Order: sequence, then C-alpha cells, then structure tokens
Amino acid sequence: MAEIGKYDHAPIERKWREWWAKEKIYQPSLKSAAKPFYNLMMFPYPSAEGLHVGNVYAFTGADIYGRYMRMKGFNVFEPIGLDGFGIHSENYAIKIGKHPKEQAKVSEARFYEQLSNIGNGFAWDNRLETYHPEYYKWTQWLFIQMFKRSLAYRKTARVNWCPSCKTVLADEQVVGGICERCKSQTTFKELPQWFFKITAYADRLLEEIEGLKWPKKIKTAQRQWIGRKAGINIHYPIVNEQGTRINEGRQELEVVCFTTRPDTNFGATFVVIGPEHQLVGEIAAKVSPRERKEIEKYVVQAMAKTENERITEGRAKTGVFTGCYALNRLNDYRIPIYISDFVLGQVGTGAVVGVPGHDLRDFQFAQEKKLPVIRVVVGSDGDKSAITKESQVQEKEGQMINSDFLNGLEINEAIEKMMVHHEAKGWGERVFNYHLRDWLISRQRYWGAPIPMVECPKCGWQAVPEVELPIRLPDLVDWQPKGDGRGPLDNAPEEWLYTKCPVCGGKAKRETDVCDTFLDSSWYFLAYPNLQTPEWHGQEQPFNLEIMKKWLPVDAYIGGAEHAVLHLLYSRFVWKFLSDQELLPFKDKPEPFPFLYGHGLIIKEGAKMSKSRGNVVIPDEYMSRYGVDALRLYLMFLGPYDQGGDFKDTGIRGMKRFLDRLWQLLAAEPEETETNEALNSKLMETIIKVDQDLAHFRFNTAIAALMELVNVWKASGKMGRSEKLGVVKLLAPLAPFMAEEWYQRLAGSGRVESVHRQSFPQADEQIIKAKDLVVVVQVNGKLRATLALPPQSQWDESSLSARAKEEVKVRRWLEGKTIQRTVVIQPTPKRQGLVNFVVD
RNA sequence: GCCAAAGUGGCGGAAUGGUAGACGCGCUGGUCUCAAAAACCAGUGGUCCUUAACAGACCGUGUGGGUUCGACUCCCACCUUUGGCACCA
Repeated sequence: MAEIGKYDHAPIERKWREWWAKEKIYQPSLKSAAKPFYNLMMFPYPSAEGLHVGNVYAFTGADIYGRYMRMKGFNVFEPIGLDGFGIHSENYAIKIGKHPKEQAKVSEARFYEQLSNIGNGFAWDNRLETYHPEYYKWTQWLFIQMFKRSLAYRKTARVNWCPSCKTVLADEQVVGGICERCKSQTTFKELPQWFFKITAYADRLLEEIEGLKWPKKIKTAQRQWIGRKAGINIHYPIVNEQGTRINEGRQELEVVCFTTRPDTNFGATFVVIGPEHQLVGEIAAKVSPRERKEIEKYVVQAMAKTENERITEGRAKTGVFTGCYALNRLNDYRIPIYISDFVLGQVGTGAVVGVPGHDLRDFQFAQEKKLPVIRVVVGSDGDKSAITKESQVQEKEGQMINSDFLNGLEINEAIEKMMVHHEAKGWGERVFNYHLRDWLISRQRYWGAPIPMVECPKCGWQAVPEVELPIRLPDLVDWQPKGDGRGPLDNAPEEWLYTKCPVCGGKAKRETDVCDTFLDSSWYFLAYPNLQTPEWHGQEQPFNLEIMKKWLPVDAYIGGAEHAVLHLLYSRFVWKFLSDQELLPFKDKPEPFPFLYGHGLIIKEGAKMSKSRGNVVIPDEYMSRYGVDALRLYLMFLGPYDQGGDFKDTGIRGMKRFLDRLWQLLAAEPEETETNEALNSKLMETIIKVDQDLAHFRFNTAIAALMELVNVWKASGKMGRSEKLGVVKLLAPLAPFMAEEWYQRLAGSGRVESVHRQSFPQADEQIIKAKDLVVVVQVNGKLRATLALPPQSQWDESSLSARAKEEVKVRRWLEGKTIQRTVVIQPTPKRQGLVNFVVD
C-alpha cells in the first residue's frame, strides 16, 4: 500500500469498524470469560436530534478506561442501550407532533448509528431499549415484587404536579419548585398515587454510602438528600381556653412536634401545624363556627399556593389561630396552636413547637402574631437580656437560662437531659427524622410501562398475575396528556381497560397510570448481561444467578453528577431490595456500584449547552472533518475528565496535527534502525506515565505524555519496529482507529489479532536507568544550576555537594558566604536529586 | 443560611514539599505560494540590565500571615467563583 502523508481517517474508520463488528472483538463470553470486568456507562435518553458532544465526552472517557482494562488482561463487558421510555422522550414526541412509538424507531436508528461511529468497544449483542415489551415486562415484574412485599402502596397525597408535563412528579424531580424535565413551575395536586417505600431503606442507604468509592460530592449530595437527623417527638395534650382536655371520641387529642432542640422547650410560646395536618379537621370541629370559618379560609388559600408563590411572598409569615392550646407539661403553660404554611406537611410530624428566641422563622411568626419571646440560651457575648431583634440564630453552643432544671448546662448536655426527661415521663420518644420521602411512581402519561395493577370493586387493588406480563402499552391514537389527573390510558379500549380480578374472577379495571421513567433505569444494568439467558425469556424472574454473580456488582460506573440523587439512589434501593428478597444473590454485596467515576460537563462558550441557547454541538461534523480519533483526543485533552470543559473548534486541529505527525513518524523508513537510547528511554517513561494516567482517568496528561514522546521522536531520531508497536499500543485506548491501522501494518503479514486484544506494553526499567541523573543545585532555596551526571557514577552526600560547588554559577553565589547547612537528596533514575546550600 | 469543591500566562491546563507554567490552543516572525489557507521552522509569564548577542538579575501560582533549608502544594484568617441543599423544625 502506498504511504499516505496524512491520516485519511474516513476509509480507515470504516474498515476497522466493520472488522471489529464482524470479529466481535468487544463481545466477551458472559458465561465463561475469565477476569470479568463490567465497564458501565450511564445510558442516554434519545430525546433530541441525536447524540450531542456531551454524550460523546462521557462515552469516550468511559471507553478509554474499558479499552485500557481490556489491554490489562480483563474481559471487559461494555454494553449500551437506550433509556427511551418515559417523559423526556414523550415530551420530544409531543413537540415534533409524532407518536412516541414512531419517534422511538427514528431515534433508535439515529442513536445507534452515531453510537457505532464514536469508536466505542460496545458489546452490541447486549443492547437494550427500555420501551420494548421484552424489557418492560420485567420493570412491571419489579413493581409486583415491591407490591408483594408491601413496599409498593397506594395513597392519596398532596403531590408535586407539573402543569406543563401534566403529570405528578417525585420530590427528586422537582428542583426548587421547578420541574426537572421542562423547567416549568410546579404546583400541588391531591391525587391517589402509587409509592415505593424507599424510606424503609433510608438507614441502609445512608450508612452504606460509607464504603463507596465515589466522588465525595455525590456521596455528600446523597447524605444530604437522605437527611437523617436525630431528635425527639414531643407529645402535647390539646386543651381549650379553660385548660380542659379536648376529646375526639374516647381519645384525647394531642399534637406531636418533632424537634432536634428539646433543650429550648422552656422557651416555647406557640405551636404551629401545617395546613394539610390531619388535626386541622379535628380541631375545626371543636371550635366556634367563626373560628372554623377562619381556619377553612386560610387552609384553602395556603393549599392553593405554589412553592414559588410562597418564595416570592418573601417568606412573610401568615397564619390563623385555631382556638386551641397545647399544654407544655414542663411548666404547665398553655401555648396557642396556629395553622401556618411555613410548616410543611411532609416534614417531621407536620407540626412544630415555636421557640422564637432561638429560631429566625419562629421569631418572625411571633412578631407577626404578637407572641412572647423568651431567651433560654445566653448569647455568645454573655447577653442575658430579652430578645427583641431578628439578630439571633440557633446557637450551637452556650449556656441555658430561664429553663428550670436545665439552667447553667451547656446546650448538648441540656438536649440529652431533656430527652431523658421526656422519655422517663412518657411525654416523647427519640426518633430520626429524614429528608427522604417515599418514591412516587405513578405518572399520568402514555409513554411508560403500565403499572401492572387492577382494581376490583370487591377485592380492592390486586397485582396482575406474573404469567400475564407484560401488560402491553396499547396503541392509542389519542395519547396526549390531558392534565385532569388521569392518564391517557384511561381512554384505552374497553378490552384493554377491563380484565378479570385475579382473586374473584369478577370484572376489574386496570390502573391507567404508567411507571416513572426512573423505574426503568433503576435496574437496566442488571438486565444487560441476561439478555441471552433462558431466564430472561422465561416467566419466573429475569436474572441468571450464575451470570449475575460473575459480572456484578458493576466494576466501574461512569456517568454525570446530575444523577446524584435520582438514578443512583433509586438503583441502590432496588439492588438492596432484590438482594433482600434473594432475587439477586448479593446479600454480602450491599452496593451495585462500588466504584463510580463522575465525569464533568462539556459547555460551550461558558454556558451549558441547550437547544434554547442554540449552542448544542453536534459531533458528527467534527467526526467527519477531523476523524473520530481526533475528536476523542480533543475532548479528553480539554482538562481533567472529572471537570469537563469548554468546547472550542480550534483545539481539535491541534489533535489532528498531532495524529498526522505521528502518522509520518510511523510511516518513516527504515524500520529496522535501532532506536537511540534517549528516545528509547523516553518511550519507557511514557509507558509508565500513560499506564498510571489511564488507570486513574487522567486522560489529559496521558495524551500530553504521548505528545512529548512524539516531539522527542521527531527531533531525535528513528524508531525500530518493535518500539513503534509499543507506541501504537499506548495509543490504542485513546485513538483506536489509527492504532489498529498501524498495528496491522507493522505487525506483519498473515492473520493478525486486533491491537485492542493485545496486552498493554511494559516498561523496561533498565533502559531508563541508562539515562543521565539530574541534580538541581540551590543556594538558599533558589535555583542556581542543574547538573547532569553519568548514570553509573556513585555519589554520596559529600561528593555530590563538592561536585555542586564546582559549578561556576554556584561558586559565584557562594563567594564570601559561609555555608551553614547543606541539604542533599540523592538522585535516582526516576527522581531528580537536589543540593541546597544554606548560607548566611 | 448550611455543606462541598476550586482560584496558576492571552486561553485550556501541568507540577510524590524540591527546575512553576509540561502539553496544547492562540499570538509574533520566518519558509513555501502570484496570493491566501493548510503545513513546516523559530519564538512566546512580567519587569529590568546590556549597542547587541552570549548571558544575567529581580518579581511572579486570589489576599494577608505562619511552618520549612525550600511552599502552587502543608497550617490559620480573609476575598472571590462554582456546585449541592434550603421556611427541614
């Protein structure tokens, strides 16, 4: 073949892509592979025009790591799929006016074509799409397993509602009152919904974060989201104006308040319950008609507010007095009970005890309602006077005051004493409060897995028999969301909508909501290795336990930090649940992703890429213009992989130049020339450097090291064939196409295995040892000379400092000075030496 | 407000407590060309000294202190930026 001066990427890429696919070089034997390594990347959702450069960034880094591990002797399994079921894909279909099922076919073709172009070593036989009945059959199965263990339950609740997406959302999917998906303001709706009881796993989800090798940031985000706090639930009897207890039937009413600070309880001057609190109704029934009217008016107003309205009101405190009092049994004070929307129904017990002296919100409320303020902690400046301004914070240390038997104690002692006191009296019990709430699964949408439940008028809610799975999503013409709180499936044909009750055989109606898309993605990584097993195609359960044991947990999970509290939390929950039920064989392995690498975000001109800004970079153009290898190198060279970077067109040309230079050097004759020592030594150093860098996802410095090698090579000589092969292997994980081309050209005639099945080069340390030793000479810590010493020579401290003193420049700086001290570090081939003269 | 991370040339960034700015982009000059692009070669932190060159001096990693023979790196305080959580009791 005639040598081409430049790397002409298009035909080469095509050639090797086809060959790799034909030879299935990236397809490990799932049953019998030795040293299995599950290299997983978060699968994309195909909602827009196609893969954008951010996806390519994510997949390239992950793939380099996978290729590196393969060359390190592992059988790497690197599957890919599409998260194409759910609200994001459906919203895109609505936008372009196409049926989601039709659009899915188009997106699928487009994504798989792009994904095959980016040069990843995917195991194509194991791809999956979450919208295929074959897949969502098992999503529905998972729902039923939860239901069978009472971890899926139905409850009418005030839930987040997105008026634009026309569906309810989980708490995790609402960020600051804004829909995570479409960025509209969310409101609330009272609807019967299916929940997964993820809170039952809160403690394990929190505690088992500890052993994870994850980015600190993501671990912290999960801890904060779970938000466990130790405190006490204090029970206050409810009394009327005259101080007599109020009864509901035979039961005496009480209000329970959660607090982390029972030490301040002598400073309590009111109790506030949220507008959705169940006591609201009970109290309203006991008070005068006028008060009842006030209460009802306020509750209606408060419930209608959106989260955003509450914020824009400037957090002004509003509220209404109930006419009832809570009895503080510590001092027999009757403290008034108010209803206010600054207390959230889902937090703690939905009721708080107001201590206005030591909490800003309580203080504001007390000011508004003219309630007394009592100081119970001495100020940090020793202030013991009455609190009159908003200046106070919740002190974390200080001495108690005005608090009877707590007086003089430090806060922490007081908390403990108060806890003990309440427990002893039976007035309260220690509890943990969590920020985490149960996972809302229902969605009033079309494009999702139908929830596999039926409602029988006689037998109530029943799970569909597992043999009937999948419950297929019916083809609907009128599939768009209505916004009336019922899903589009409510308009499905009668034959779909009505079925037999699995218990009594009578007529029963199917659930018409579909599953949250995060349920689809909570277990996809468990599915990939099973796609060829009889279990997957059977009816019992989807997992072949032998294969699961071999390949899971996932060895390396690579993805973005945007899923810190969504997907990653749900997946951990599902894994723990399935293991507990022995549906997965991992009782001894508490986590699905022991190692997670969070890659950074690619931005464009300092801004996040988005269609509305019009700055989305589509990779195809760059791939065809500069080649996949150049694009991969460019993206990885932007900076540390966990930091992302700003995409600029000019940088990619530098990568093309680098590849062209390397091409010329590889093509240079004669190939049998001995490689010179300096170049050979540089090669060995590069091998060590690239090896370590790739192992730690430091792709930018690995590429820089290869560039240095090429610069030295170009400046200083020729390289023999076996050394060239070494360079090509170093390049292989980063630029797989060009590496394959040159491996095949250099490896000789006959059938040659792919470079991607070769082992990673090993450095010959002897060659590095032949290099000159470097010694840096300083005077008072300032660099004055560098020495290059022959490698064989032996230097002890005194001969080394004597040698250093001989240097002209050093001598000049030592002239007329007395050496107080000399610091000497011996040079080694891997590390420079040092002589530092400390003079007066 | 709470928690976390980060501040280095014109830009992206590199540096187990030991030559700060590797590598790349950009820029400047040159080669090639009718010309341009591309490519290739050389230079490129700042200030100063020297007619100039060779060379040399001082300053320099957000700010101010500290530890050390020696600090981008470790410690303390502050400033700034980014990310997460947030009327969370």
